[in-house]
Amino acid sequence: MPVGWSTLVAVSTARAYHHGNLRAALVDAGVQVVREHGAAGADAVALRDLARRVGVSHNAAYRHFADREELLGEIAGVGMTALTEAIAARLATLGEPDAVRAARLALREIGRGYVAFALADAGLFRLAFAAYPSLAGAPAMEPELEATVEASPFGQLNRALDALVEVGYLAPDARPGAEFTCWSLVHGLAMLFLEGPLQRLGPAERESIVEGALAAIDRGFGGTTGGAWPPLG
Amino acid sequence: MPVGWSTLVAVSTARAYHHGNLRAALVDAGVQVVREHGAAGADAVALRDLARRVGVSHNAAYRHFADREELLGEIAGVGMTALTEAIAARLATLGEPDAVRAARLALREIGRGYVAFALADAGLFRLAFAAYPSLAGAPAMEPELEATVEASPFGQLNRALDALVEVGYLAPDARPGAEFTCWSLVHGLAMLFLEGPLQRLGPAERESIVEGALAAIDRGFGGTTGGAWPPLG
DNA sequence: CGCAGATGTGGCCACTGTCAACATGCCCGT
DNA sequence: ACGGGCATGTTGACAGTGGCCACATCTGCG
Repeated sequence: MPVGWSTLVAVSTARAYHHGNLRAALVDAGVQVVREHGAAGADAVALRDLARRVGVSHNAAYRHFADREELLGEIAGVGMTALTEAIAARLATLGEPDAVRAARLALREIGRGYVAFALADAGLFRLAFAAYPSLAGAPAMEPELEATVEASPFGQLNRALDALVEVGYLAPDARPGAEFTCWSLVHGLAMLFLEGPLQRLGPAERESIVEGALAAIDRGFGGTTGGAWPPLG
Repeated sequence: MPVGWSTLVAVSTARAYHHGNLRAALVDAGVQVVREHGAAGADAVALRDLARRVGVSHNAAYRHFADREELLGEIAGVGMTALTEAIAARLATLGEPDAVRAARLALREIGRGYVAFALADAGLFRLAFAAYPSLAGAPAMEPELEATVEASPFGQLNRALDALVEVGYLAPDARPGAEFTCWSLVHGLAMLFLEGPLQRLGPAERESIVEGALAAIDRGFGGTTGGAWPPLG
């Protein structure tokens, strides 16, 4: 390499990677690649390609990641937090005074946000779940894992369901297990839209299906306390 | 290659593939590979490996499949019919005299069969849906596609829901869209068990979750006609 | 100032999908 | 009956990949 090469890189990418940002740069590039290739974007991320994009020779990545899967896991983490934040952003804009309606709207909004993110960021969404297996390697890291779950769509969902009970909309004895039912429903919707036979549906049809499913949840999925409440509209 | 080589192959593998069974043999081998590697088995199927197993040189497959994806699509088809048959087999053993209970049990059994197959045959199940995109190439083959849908888990589900309406258990105005809600629910369960954060659950916990979700469906998912019916037990 | 450890490089291997050119054997029309 | 045509299978090559190895280089610390 001629003189000035590393300087050029340093200038164009803010400090030479020798300073420690190679790992982050690779993950960033990976996220970008996954996003470029819509669904099934995970298969499109190649270690060597990422290294090329970052301006580093192949093999350099092996100083920061054990193997390709570890890098994918990191990207998946980015995707998961992105999903969480997308849902949180939606929840933040709700602002409903009535407590019962607020809790019901929150649950619905989580579902909407979940599916919307899956459709908008298909690659990241699928990777976020496909790469979770790698996280299943460590058996006994209870505390940290607990925190991870708390700050995840699953945590948001659990809090919303608890709120529904507190507010008196959801019967306490219908609460256990409701999180899995709700989660499965929206996750199934997302997956069927992304890779199932439902992927050719138009936006309007998709929205209709999503709203129908979310209405079913609100209507008495886990068993509401009664029929005293009108539909959300 | 010395003389006798092709003869040997012909003898050892039951008639030379020149006779037209190469395509089927490749698909069979592919199914086996997918089954060997539990989940994510689709990534494990390599054209060259399959050719090797079948005892044929690489590239021979290109006389029967345009590319790897087409072969995967064929394997996916096998998986989809296997799923359909697994569900049908469960439905056949039901034999409930009461019409209402029969319809409700059928719906529940479809859900059970769906999830059970996904867990038992993870590779085939995931491939069956992951490779559906390839099927999305032809836009206007309406009649044949209709038949395909009819003879699929989706068709079975639709018939079960129609039966629930006929029998008076499900309100007719709650019928539209119910198929998507039900399907999403079981599909979501399957996917979360297979590749989501729920994959480390034990069989007992899984079954509990599945039964809870299916009970929620029976209890009034799409809106039953009333609370006159006791739980299935 | 100099050395050790972190970081990045180049070469190599096995493997894959895919294309192009070549060989082989079966079937059908004359 | 036979010979050519065509489907089928083979060989070889190319570009790409993940993953190891031994080597170079830079950095920070004693």
